[in-house]
Amino acid sequence: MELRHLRYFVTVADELHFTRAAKRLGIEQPPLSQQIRALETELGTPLFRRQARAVSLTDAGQAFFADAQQILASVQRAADHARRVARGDLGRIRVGMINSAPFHPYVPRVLREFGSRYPDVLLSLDENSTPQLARGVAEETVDVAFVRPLLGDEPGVITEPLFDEEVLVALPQGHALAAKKKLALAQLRAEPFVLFSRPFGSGLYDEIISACQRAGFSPRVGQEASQITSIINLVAAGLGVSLVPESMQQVHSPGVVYRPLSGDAPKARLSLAYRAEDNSTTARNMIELARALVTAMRLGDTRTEG
Amino acid sequence: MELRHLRYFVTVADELHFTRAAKRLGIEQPPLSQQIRALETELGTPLFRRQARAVSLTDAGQAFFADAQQILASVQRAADHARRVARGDLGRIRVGMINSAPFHPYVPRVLREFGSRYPDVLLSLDENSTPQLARGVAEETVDVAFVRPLLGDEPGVITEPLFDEEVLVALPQGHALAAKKKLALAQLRAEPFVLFSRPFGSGLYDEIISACQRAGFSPRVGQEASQITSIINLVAAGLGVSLVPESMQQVHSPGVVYRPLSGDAPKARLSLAYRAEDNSTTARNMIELARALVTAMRLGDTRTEG
DNA sequence: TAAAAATACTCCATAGGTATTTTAT
DNA sequence: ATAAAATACCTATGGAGTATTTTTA
Repeated sequence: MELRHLRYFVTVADELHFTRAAKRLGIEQPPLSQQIRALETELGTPLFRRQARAVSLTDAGQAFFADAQQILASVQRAADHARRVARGDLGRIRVGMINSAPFHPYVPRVLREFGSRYPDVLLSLDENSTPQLARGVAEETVDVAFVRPLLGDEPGVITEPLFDEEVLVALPQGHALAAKKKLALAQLRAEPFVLFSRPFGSGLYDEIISACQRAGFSPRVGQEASQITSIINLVAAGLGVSLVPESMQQVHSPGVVYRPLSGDAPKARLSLAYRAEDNSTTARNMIELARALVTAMRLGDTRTEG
Repeated sequence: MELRHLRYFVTVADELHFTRAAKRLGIEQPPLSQQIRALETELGTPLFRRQARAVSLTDAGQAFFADAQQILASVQRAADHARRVARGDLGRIRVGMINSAPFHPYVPRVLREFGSRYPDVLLSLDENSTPQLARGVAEETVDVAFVRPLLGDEPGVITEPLFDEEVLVALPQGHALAAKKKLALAQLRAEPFVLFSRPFGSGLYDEIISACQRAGFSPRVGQEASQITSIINLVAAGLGVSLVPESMQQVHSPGVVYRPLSGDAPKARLSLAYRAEDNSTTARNMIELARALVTAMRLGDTRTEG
């Protein structure tokens, strides 16, 4: 059986007239009769009752008519469906992000914009550490991810810089250094640092260590945490100071104050990670939108496009 | 698009290997590649990602895979469905019966037997008068009907006798004639009759009138009713006597007694009405079963087959 | 007798086969 | 070097066209 048989059958069942049905199908009557007969032979039962001047459906024909219409409609829907998925209008995207990403105004905006442009794309979020996310992108469990710098690259994963954020010193409220408007890195020489635990922080961790070394000291690591929000909580508890991306200022914890750094300060780079190849249209759309919004926000555009 | 494309696509998607899929399909690899390519062209999007040693589904391919499998399964089901309807294993039958039919043990037995032989056939019942049922059969709103004799036939409708029932006199309890064991029709000469109203009773009505006339009198019609059960209720109320099929003895109304007739008594014939042509398998099965059970019951067989 | 489907045949489009090339590992 | 898909080209099945016959209302 082929869809041709169903198309022909449905048309004849609709017209109840072979000659008219053939005309509607753009073929001649004899081949139409042949195809219908072939279908009836395959099913092992007549679908039509042929009288000289009246064609009617048998019971089997009536049952098959209903089903055949459904099937033809499903074929249309399936083709449509595939095309929409191919266009990126329909589907799924798995977005990864590090814990600090949602505090940068850019990231929520990208997601919001994507959601409004592609309302039928299911967006699932995975909040995780940069190395985990890079691994996820490589293994195709994540499509695109907003990450901090990664030490040693994951094969097949491209990391594209989006923003270089200033780094601020996070101090416990009431700390002696909090009196200053601006701090030099060297002034933190004696302070215990609250930093990412090594397997989680990776790039940003090293950035801070080496900036301190350029400032002439090795930071004393007092506490470790795997998430930026935990780091801020530890600072608020007075267990040390930290260097955090400036977007973290949005976290107005009562026990923490933020101060800018003067001189040779490290940068907190926010990047987009994605596979070098085999990206779905959905992923490509997200990458394209992410790039477009970086440009837009550098130009100070804060409109939400639709 | 043809089902061939879907079959080929699903096989390749299943194997993720063109050569093996071609083997499974019983064709060679190049025509398979061609057909898949034709499908991709029609959909306007690649369904597979071809790498030298790895074939994988694109997102659109994945979406289409799920749909294509569904469609192929529906085609199978539709074919099956049509075949079952053609065999009479599945479908619907509309059975008509006159009001007195359910009291004849034969009719419920036919229905019970049919239900157990064809559990997937929906049986809908229409209780109505013989002329209405004959009309229904002709107009294809009823498939088969258990009827009493019909005056003047309905074109295209065959009426096939099943049983000739004895007719009993129904008398109000305490009526003078109720004292006798057996009655001659002539003894009812003076009694008011409760009969079918003319448009409903048709054949049986005439049968009674003419039997009375053979017995030398014209019955005096006192009351009329359109249903046999109403007639019995009117007799019970003392409004007259009536002649009813013997199977009505099953209605043990406290106010009614039944007495057999001696001599030239009318018969109450129970017949099966059906269309001369264009019967569904379901209807043919019912007719066949009805005939078989007439024979079985004449032989005194009371087993329930099935 | 006339409308409509079936039959008989012819033709050609295209599904499928064969041989070979390309490609990426 | 090799496995596997793509390309090129050929073959032949069967879908579609044309002419005619059959059927029945």
